Amino acid sequence: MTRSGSNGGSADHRRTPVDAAATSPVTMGARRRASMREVADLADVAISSVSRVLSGHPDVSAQMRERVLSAVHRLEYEPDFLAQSLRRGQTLSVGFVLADISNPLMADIVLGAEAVLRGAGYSLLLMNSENDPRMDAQHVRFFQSRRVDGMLLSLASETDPTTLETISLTEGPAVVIDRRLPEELGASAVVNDHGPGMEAAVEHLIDLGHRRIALITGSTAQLPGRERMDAMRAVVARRPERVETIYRPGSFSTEHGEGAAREILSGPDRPTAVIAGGNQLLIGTLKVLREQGLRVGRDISLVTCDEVPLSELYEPPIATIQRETVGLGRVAAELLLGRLVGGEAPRTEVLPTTFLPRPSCASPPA
Amino acid sequence: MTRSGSNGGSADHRRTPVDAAATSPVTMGARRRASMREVADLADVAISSVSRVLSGHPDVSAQMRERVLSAVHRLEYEPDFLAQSLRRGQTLSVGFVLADISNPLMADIVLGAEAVLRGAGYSLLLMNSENDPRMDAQHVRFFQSRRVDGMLLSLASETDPTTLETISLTEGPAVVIDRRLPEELGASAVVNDHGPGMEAAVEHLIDLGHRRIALITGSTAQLPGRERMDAMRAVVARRPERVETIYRPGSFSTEHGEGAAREILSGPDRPTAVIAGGNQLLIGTLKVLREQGLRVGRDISLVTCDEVPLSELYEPPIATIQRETVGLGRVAAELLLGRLVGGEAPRTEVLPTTFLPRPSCASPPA
DNA sequence: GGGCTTCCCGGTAACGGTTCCGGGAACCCT
DNA sequence: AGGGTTCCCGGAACCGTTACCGGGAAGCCC
Repeated sequence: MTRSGSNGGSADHRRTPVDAAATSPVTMGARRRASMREVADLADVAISSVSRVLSGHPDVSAQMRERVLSAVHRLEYEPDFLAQSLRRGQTLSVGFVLADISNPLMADIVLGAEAVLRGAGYSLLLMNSENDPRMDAQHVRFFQSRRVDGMLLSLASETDPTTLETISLTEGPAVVIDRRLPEELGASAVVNDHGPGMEAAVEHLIDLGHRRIALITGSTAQLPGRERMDAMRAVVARRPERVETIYRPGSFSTEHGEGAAREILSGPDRPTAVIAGGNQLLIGTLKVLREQGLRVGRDISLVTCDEVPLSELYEPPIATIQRETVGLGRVAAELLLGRLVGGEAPRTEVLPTTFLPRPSCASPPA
Repeated sequence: MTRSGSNGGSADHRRTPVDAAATSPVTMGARRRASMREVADLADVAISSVSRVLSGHPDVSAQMRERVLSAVHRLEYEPDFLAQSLRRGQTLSVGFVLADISNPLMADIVLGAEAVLRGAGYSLLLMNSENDPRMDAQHVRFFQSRRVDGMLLSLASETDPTTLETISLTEGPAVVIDRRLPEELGASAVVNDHGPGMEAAVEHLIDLGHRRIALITGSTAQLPGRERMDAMRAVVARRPERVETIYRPGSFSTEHGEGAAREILSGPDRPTAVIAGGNQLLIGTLKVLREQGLRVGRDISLVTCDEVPLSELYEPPIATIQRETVGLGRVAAELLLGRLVGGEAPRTEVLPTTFLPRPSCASPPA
């Protein structure tokens, strides 16, 4: 049998499928993609046979394989991802919703996640929600319509009802990063245990003699903000010393860091130690400290969360509550892959935090 | 006429299309997506009419529109992006190849680009090439097979032949970021004019009395590295003063920054001023400066490229050759959109750099 | 030599849309 | 009344794959 290519009457004529694999010398590189149909015609076999060869189906003779592969090679055929996705019902892509990629913490997470996903043949769709819960929900819905196989979520809010409902309507698996969602949503999670790091930091400050400590942190609609406040409260409650505390939750931004720091530090009896609950908050805090001429590690002690170049290289180096940020992304991706290809059930993975003392913490001035 | 749904014999039976829009109480949210076919059946019209209504085709009566939209609403129908993409031949997605998202410069660029693309309905696929030209090419090919509509490229090497060939074989438009490619490739570009910023910095240092200046910079296979070295050479050549220069091109990494700085600064006659050509290089340089006990702005003058929190908040603040990083990404995205939807021709957009003097630069010690 | 496997292969119906074509009905004009 | 538009709609091809089904040919066994 010899199939003679193209069937006759087409109601739908767009580009004409002439000279398949010929690179026109003018528009270099604009070579039309070959389709499976063309491979089949060239090899003079059925299109289904081509598919079978390419997908490693057992019902293929050695001769058939050789014939098809040679045609594939000659046409430089590459399967169309789109058609495959449509047919197979999976896109091999995952969506990542995050507040702001320019935050180095997030960037590290993305770095880790992307590498793992890439290794498994998945690619990463990225959308910034600019810390707006409505955008969270919007992006989730958008990814859903894009038919991503799964999602990685670093949500602006853990409690926004629209976001939660949107997630519950989601088809594929979702993994939230450093957030906790209601069990019923069936999302996996990778979280840090923020308690130990924060507790060690507060203990350290109290041991140094601090009795008035301020915590500037992000939104309590997110796990880290809540756990950090709780941990500080717990330490203060169990220590025999009488320690005054100032809590300034708000948003995870330099603006809030600056505003809160200014408010805290301009009062009459200011704290002798400040904990900035994030790298953006640290920036705002440092601006105010400089502006007020307060010397870190002498006039005031300072602790920050999440290591960045600034914290290590600042003079003096800034004590930091650390966690493995790249690992966070990596684990998130692994959790997702586990559900995607391993058929695992949703689960929560907990990663540690530790406190790294540095010269920014000293005994309070007398 | 009344089409009675599903046609009889199917050779291909997967999930059975029963109870379209019914949320099962147990598996909440696992509602099957409705297809256009189902909408058409419910509205008792042809599938093509549904398509026409949804795509705003003029050949639609008011009554038809109302009927279809009501069915769409009842089934909560959403068109399948995949099927649309396959049929229309566009995916509304663009691929972004970059060295390393954890570099704040890159993160800012991505931030700017993503926002613009999102506004135009496009989404962003992201891949890190880890500064490996082979990965550049690999990712470009991968995106190509993913059928992205266009690409944003921040390449590890401007000269790698495999990469160039791969790009030349690319179908859609490409925009390179802060790189220059051979004209024939037909890529658009957004670049910084690194000359003015660097020239101003070097002039400033010479004016302050420096006669021995080192430049630690990234790969000369990338535009910024080349232009920065050229600019410094040009200034030194045209100034009457006799200025010695030390050039240490390498890679855009903390390791190179550290290695080069150590090498430069441990010699007998070390330079009195160092220019670090990037934020990663700055980090490496600062480590060495601290390690050798050299005080910035007193024992040695320091200039860096690209503003980061560290440069502004360091004590003393570090003079910086600045550029608008978020804008870089934004312009890149606009250039791409111009070609994607506006049908514009490839072109190159040039953005400025400026020098911001700060106390890290002072007269050399006597 | 007939019946039963086994091995392969071609045909074809999907996946879920878009768009071209043709044609019926209503309207207009002379 | 007949011919030409205009307005809408249904039918069908097609985008590029996948996977099921059926069947021909060859091999095996008794």
